[in-house]
Amino acid sequence: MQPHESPANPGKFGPYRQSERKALYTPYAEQLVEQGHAYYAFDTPEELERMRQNFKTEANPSPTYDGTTRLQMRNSLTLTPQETETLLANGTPRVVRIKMPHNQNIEFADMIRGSISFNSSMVDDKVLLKADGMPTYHLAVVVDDYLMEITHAFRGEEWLSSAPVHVLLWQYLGWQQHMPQWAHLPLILGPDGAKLSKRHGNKYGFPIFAMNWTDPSKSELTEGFKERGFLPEAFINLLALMGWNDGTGQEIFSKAAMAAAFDMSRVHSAGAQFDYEKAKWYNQEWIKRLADTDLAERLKRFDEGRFGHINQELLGKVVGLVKERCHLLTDFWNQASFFFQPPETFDTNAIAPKWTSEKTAFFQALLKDWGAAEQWEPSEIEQRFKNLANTHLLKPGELMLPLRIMLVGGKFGPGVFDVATMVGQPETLRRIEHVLQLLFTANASTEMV
RNA sequence: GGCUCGUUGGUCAAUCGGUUAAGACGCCUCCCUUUCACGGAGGAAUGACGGGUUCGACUCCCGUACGGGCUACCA
Repeated sequence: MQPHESPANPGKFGPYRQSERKALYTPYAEQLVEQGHAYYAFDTPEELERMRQNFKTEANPSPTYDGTTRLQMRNSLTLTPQETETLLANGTPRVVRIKMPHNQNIEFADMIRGSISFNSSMVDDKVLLKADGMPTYHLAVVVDDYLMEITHAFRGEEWLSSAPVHVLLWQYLGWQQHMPQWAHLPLILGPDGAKLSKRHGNKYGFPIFAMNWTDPSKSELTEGFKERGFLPEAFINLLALMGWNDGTGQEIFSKAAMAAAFDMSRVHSAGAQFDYEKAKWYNQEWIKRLADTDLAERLKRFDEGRFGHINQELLGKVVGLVKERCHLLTDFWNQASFFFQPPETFDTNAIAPKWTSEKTAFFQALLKDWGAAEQWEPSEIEQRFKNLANTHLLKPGELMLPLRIMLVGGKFGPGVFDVATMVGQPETLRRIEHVLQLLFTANASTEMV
């Protein structure tokens, strides 16, 4: 997506980094305190932990800092104004918490879910401003959205339960008429039905993040979709189709087509499980759709070491030959390396059991016949191959697989004569000769035993 | 536990009260292909449960069950 404004493309709503906006938030937090909608809390982490332990019961396993407990804590509500002043003046660590009203119905509209309501007594006194002076998400999202004139706030469903805090803040700050429209998007779920997380990626072996990500605390690398070989087009496409569709059954959308077809009213409210198989299918569809030259360029960028030095035109042709059997960009090397270098291994087991001396004779003759060919193109060499098979009283069919193994190394890849043409006459002959030798030595050793 | 959101095949999903309940992924069979794929033709597989409302419910309402999210000085 192209943001209207960003640190890289500044406009009138900057700065954009929360650290650079730090000073902005404090006045609003103080304003809320003055209005009685928030208060200073001086509780230490230990005191908070003690509170959670003390109030913990079977019926209420996780007590919160709220209307039922705030009067028993150390804050500007329980302290005298003088005590509060002193603590503040001394620079005692403190946070600003919102004072959730008692038994008030907080209702708001969600573009996807319709009307949603919460009872304020059920919501805790969230921290607005942390001890280090930085705002929490709850304060920041409201202040930023107001200052940046945001009209629509789309976020994941996991934010739904803190939405009442945000709605109240819009009211308390007096900006109610500027509040954005809310849309809580369905969650992307893992194969087990729980909110998709890094855990799922490790467990099932698929990427979770768009790009490589290194956990700064553990310096542990998590491979991204990009590095795994997904195209941006496919990634955006598959993501958008989780929880939305245009109703026609169309599944492949370019970004522009998606923007034109998108309609909030068609967004689901239920979470969608991520299916890696389907994700790969989307990528394959996009690979098939992209122009060969475009794909060739992307491949060069994707795997500089392997494709970087290959002639652009040659790579384009090869890509056209193999792309429909590739799901990921990483598949291309496996599917096409034999065009650029001799196979490292040859699946001789696929042909050795049925090998005969007649076949040896045929391929030796083929070496001469193809060696003499002046036209090196698919139809020409195929005709020569078949004619030669006939004179050797062999069926072309039993010779095709051996030839394939000789040229590509295994039972896969485009038509053999296309491969031979692309690889070139000298290299083709070299590979035939090489595998003939392999077979010969294998047979010889067998006979020795 | 509380609050809250959700529930059509294994997965993504169409249906906006009346259909033989689409389509896609995956799986299986066959065709094409002298490999693998692509492509084509078929197949198996779905409305959580119980009540209402209605001439008629997958569709509207209620309850139950099940699942998710949140329950931090993280987002």
